[in-house]
Amino acid sequence: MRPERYNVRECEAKWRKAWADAEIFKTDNGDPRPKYYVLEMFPYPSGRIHMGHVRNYAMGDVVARYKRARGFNVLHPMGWDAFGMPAENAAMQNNTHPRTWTYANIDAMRAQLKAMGLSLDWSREIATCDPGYYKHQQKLFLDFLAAGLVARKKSKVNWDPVDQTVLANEQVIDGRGWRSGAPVEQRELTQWFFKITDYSDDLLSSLDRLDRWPEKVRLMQKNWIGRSEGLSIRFAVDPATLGPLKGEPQASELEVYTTRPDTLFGAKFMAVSPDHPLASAAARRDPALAAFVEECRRMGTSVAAIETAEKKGYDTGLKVLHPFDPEWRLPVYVANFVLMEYGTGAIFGCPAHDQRDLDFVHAYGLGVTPVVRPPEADPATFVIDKVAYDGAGVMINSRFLDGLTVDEAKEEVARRLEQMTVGGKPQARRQVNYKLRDWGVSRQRYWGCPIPIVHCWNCGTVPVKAEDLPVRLPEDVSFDQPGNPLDRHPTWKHVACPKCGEPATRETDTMDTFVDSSWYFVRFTDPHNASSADDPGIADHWLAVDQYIGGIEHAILHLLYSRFFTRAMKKCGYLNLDEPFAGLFTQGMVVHETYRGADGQWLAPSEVRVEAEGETRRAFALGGEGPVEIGPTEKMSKSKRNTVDPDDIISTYGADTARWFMLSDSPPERDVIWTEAGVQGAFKQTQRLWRLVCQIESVVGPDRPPAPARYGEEARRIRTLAHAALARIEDEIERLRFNVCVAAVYELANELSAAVGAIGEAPVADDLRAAFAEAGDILVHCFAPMMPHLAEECWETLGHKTFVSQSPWPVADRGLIVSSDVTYVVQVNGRKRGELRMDRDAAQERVERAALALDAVRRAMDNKRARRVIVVPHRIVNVVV
RNA sequence: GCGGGCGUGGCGGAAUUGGUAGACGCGCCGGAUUUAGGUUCCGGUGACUUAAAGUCGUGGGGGUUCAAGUCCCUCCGCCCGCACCA
Repeated sequence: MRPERYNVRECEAKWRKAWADAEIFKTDNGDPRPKYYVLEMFPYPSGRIHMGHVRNYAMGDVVARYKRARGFNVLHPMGWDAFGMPAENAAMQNNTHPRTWTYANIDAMRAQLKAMGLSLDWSREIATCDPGYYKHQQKLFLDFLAAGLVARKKSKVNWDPVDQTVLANEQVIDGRGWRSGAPVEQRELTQWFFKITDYSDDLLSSLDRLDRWPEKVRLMQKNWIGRSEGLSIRFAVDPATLGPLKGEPQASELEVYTTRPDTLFGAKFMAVSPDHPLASAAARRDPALAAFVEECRRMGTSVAAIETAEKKGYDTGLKVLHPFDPEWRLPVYVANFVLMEYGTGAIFGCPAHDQRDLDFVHAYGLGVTPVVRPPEADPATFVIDKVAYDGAGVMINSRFLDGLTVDEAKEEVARRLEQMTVGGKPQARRQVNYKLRDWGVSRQRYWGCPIPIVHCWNCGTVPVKAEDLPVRLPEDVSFDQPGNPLDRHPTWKHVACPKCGEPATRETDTMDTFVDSSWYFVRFTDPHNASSADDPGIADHWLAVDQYIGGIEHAILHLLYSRFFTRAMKKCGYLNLDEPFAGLFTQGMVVHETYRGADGQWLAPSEVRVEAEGETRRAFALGGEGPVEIGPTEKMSKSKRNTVDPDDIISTYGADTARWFMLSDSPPERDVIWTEAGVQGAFKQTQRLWRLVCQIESVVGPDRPPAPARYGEEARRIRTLAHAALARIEDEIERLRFNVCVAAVYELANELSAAVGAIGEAPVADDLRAAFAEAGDILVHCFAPMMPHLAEECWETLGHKTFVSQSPWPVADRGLIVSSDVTYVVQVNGRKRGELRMDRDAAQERVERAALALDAVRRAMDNKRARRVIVVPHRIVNVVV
């Protein structure tokens, strides 16, 4: 018989409606089964979903559907990261309100996601721009404030001149704003900060316990936090060199931070940052220094600027005393390579063992004295010339340190300096430093969560009362001029002080949108409240997220902020855990060829026809003339126009094909290349699977035979194939190796297809029918998490009245897979010469004899004696001659 | 510069974690069905010796081992992250 073609469009719509009507993906918090929380990073509602979303959500859905089948109470929610700049830009361009634009996008994208057939609990959908969401966030802000986790500080901040807002350090990429791409400027502003540095050590040390996170992400976070152990040393300034700075409090001593106190006898100079108070004080009396400081500030922070910048300094004329030699003076420079933000903003320079210091002394002729000799260096010839040595070794030229190792010398210097004093205080103390800075969250934007603070002339900064939350964004705003519409709104910011009742003004900054995404995974656990006050334990019940899936681009930003938030929420009594994401997976990008016409314009894949002639491929513009150049394969982007619209794919081939292809070709952590041929191939496979299931159904017949007591040989073989595939696919889904799952499904389908094809016209015995029925069920289960619509249609065809989406995962009979005989590979001197089928429990001796008796083995042994025979049970025999 | 990853057929990639290299898919070649194209089905497909039987083969070189894509050393190439962090 010839089965009908699987009608993708009708079937997919039918099953999606059936799932929705039966509400089978709705999650009940009270369900007693063990919980499993799968989450994919929620999207920004930009307008349309892209293929990256398809890949991300297809992966998450496989896990959700699989875990559901394995008997877990699965939470798999979706929401919208809905605040942000693009809504304001759209408002400016199209004269729409950001809210209107955002919600229209959400509606469009929700429809697209629904067309993918994802097993989401849509009843828990959230949008971060909903006052019902951000009122909790405002409460969190106030609780963090009360707990001492929020600070208001005046500081130098990264100012994005295009977006006209402040950016966090994490949001400055290569000296440019992460969104606008504009070179970031430094400005001094008063800002709200989350004190993420309170948790520097915890955030770092806990990384070790995140054993289900990619090593790469943990390393990136480790480097970002940037812990270093060192010594803070105070140097006394020689009063004779003070000159006009006499009496300046910041000029009597200079504190530096170093991780290399062992190199103190190699010191040649001191250097302070242009922003250091000492530099400022000296510059007030020295116009030339003031000009130098100004020049340093103008220097760019981009990669190119830093790489090409010369080490420059300005000699202040000040000198400090070497702690171990009262006669030894070190000159104090203001230097362009010293950062005020790290350590104390001042260093001592040891040129022999620090490349920057070496470059610096070469420019200013301050000399080089090596104090660490590498173990392999010849003492007679060892010198430092153009390359500093920063490795381990033995101390030289260092008086009482000579002969010690670097580590011993560090300890010795620390020990001595801790006991010495300068100005009545210990000269040095051990200190741990971090690169991590506090998280500045103030943004001078409208479309964000208002910071619930009132500024009062009498009372200072006053929190809005909890019962007055949320502080809502005003609706009547205009975007006809740059800047923050909240700031120039005629009435919104004028309120009575919550404390004294006098006229006061609201904080007009809104929160960084990364705050919104730092706790949304908590919000999903209970759609009715996010505070533990009403329903304690709900969040703790669901968290941590068992499997989180998203792009590597959030390795630091979102993932670090969320880890901080979880700790802060714990401190405030919301949660009782530290780590929000137990398992993390970062998936690769979707990439596509690029096309460029003769005029240099980018062409979209839909505007190009590609022809292959043997191994050469050529592209032509549709409806145009002239050659089209096929360019490199890159991340899908609007600018290169190499995007493919998921809607087009889904309407042409169906959601299952799109999902299947996204999962099939590449390992999930790697980039996947989108090709038309690949999608067509995936589509072909959906039809093949459908035909196979129809064939199986016709072999089994309408009445399923019960499982017989004994199976014949062929039936046993079929069962073994099915159970082996099932066991394999289980293991691979657990490891998120979806491409291997796909291959395993093909393998099983190929085998079953051959087996079905081998059946003639004669009636089929009951045991074989039973085996095929079982194998058919298993096959459908194996691809159901990936192609759920097709799986439902097949499930129904196989005579089931239930949803496969709700059916328990078949139990793989792993005993069945272990066959009674095994195949040994027989090698002579490590080269394969033959195969040997033996009983599973055959004694080693028998295996050895049988191997040596093989013709091919005897030929290869060439009449020599076997010197040794290695038998690895059930695997291999290696004859060594 | 520092840190990390990767390198397997024409292509995407498998390889029981030291035990048959190339599963599975794409592409290509041949055949069947078809008026034709498409679809579908069957067979082939790492290279070399035109067959048999072999030899070579996982970026290059070296090593450990009965046995190496897998472990070690070294060199080459590509990719990613960080950015003067004292």
